[in-house]
Amino acid sequence: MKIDPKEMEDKASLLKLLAHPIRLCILRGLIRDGENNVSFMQDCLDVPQSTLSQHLSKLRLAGIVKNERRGTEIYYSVVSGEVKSIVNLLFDLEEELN
Amino acid sequence: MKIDPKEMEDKASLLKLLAHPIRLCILRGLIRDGENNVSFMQDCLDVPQSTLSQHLSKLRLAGIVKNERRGTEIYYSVVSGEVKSIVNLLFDLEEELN
DNA sequence: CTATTATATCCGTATATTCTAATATATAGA
DNA sequence: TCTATATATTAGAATATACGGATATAATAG
Repeated sequence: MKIDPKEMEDKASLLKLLAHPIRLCILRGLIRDGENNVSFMQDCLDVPQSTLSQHLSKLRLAGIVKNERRGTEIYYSVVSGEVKSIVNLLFDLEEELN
Repeated sequence: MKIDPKEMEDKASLLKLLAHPIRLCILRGLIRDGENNVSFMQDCLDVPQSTLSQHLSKLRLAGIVKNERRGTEIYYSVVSGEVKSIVNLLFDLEEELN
């Protein structure tokens, strides 16, 4: 019930990470598909490789996604349940899954 | 189901407005209390008047909150159902209301 | 070992955001 | 009208964020 300044900071930081069109698109795709590799996202998003990689890096450092190398490619997936909930809510994914 | 760039931009902009500790705190208080006036929020948040006012202005311009003058004071409340959902989800307000 | 493909990191610049102090506006009361 | 209180707006400086090009690393094929 109480307002904990640190909790506010944390929640705001989390939202800040989601609050970018490219990152939001990455996350939405990962949640829908379960996982994706970087090349696929690159084709899908049409942004420079460096830009995409930097956004993935932010999400990874924050613990929102994890990655796993398979041979030459690296696959990303979302680990944060909280983030999944927020993104699903934002895009009404539950409804569309019917 | 499709990825609409404009929708991504819009959703990211919405999240960006929530992604600040002061604004998040404002919104959480408004959702919990129904409405609050600026002086109350100021005492509650302990930030300079100008800073608070600028954050309120952002939320107002985005249509997330509305305000209503009563005499010398101005009361704010949240009008966006989407924002209510996100903030509730973030802070698990449903559970705490038991 | 070399070449190729996939991905990450570094660096400088451009842009956006936030803050503070100062000033402006609106209302109510004496 | 003058004053006090509540709130909003403006302007500039400080800070944070995003971007793209160049370069680095990792893995695989030949």
